[in-house]
Amino acid sequence: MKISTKGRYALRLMTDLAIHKGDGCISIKSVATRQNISEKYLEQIIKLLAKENLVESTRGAQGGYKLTREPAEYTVGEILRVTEGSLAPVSCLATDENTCENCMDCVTLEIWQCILDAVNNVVDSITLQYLVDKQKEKGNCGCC
Amino acid sequence: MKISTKGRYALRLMTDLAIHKGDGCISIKSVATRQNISEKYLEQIIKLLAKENLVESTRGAQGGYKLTREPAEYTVGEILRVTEGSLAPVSCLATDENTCENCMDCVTLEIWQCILDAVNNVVDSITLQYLVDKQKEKGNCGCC
DNA sequence: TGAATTCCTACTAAATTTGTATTAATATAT
DNA sequence: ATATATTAATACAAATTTAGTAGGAATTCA
Repeated sequence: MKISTKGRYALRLMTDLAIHKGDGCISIKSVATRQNISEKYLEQIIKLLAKENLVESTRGAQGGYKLTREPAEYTVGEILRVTEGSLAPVSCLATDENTCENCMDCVTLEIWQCILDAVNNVVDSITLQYLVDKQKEKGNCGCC
Repeated sequence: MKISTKGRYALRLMTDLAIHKGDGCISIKSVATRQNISEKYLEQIIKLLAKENLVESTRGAQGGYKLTREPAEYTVGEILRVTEGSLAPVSCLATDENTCENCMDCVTLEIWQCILDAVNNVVDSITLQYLVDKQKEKGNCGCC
């Protein structure tokens, strides 16, 4: 039941972009340096976010990335889902074509559905802006 | 954020033991056959449950396992935690010595804590007896 | 043109998951 | 006693996922 580095790094990445959003385009290299995360790995992660239009990119010198919306308009949930995939505890529930047919009558499926709902409920109620605000007063240990 | 086969099999295993609890000792072999799960793998899983006294074992011919309590006295949560380990989404929160010191001031830690609380809240509110009741009317697809 | 940057593809090392295999120990039934 | 059924313990291994690395092509700016 773990969130992988992909999702955790994505949160730090997005928070970093939000904090520096006045500075024009922000290069992955600068984020990697500030956050002490592998540049090449961050490239792969931000590609996922760019594909879903959570960030926009500008190529070439002085290029980089920036948010496409205000920090208050992102939820932690959507950032995690884009990078981690569905937060469902079983793959049956992971697709959008709700519920695999075999499982429709499955006892445990309802447990997994309740877990998924509970998790989504938590992460969808927290905005990126909240992370920014907390980040400014607290910081991030980098380990979680 | 997946529950592995270990936890899912453990739930089916415990439900199977509960359903057959009138029949004395139940061998892993018979559970493996009914549930169509590898016998040797189930052995490893039930060892975890035995170590924590969720089941008791009898060796030798006619031996096997049985529940140490009534099905209503187990929660899905404890079965999952014994087999999966902590349901925490990050390892910082997985140990009992609450919260690694580095993370005490960490922004994201509170998100992970909220997820953990939400998940535990769901799984601790469902008993094994509930699974047994539902199983009898519905069944289990085996895929989740 | 040269430097900085994203974009794309492929590769790889480590960890975890999901089992198998083997053998020993123990208990029961005949 | 012996054969059989079972758990117990340990080691091994294949498959999958995670967490990166590496290299270069395409693009843009100065």
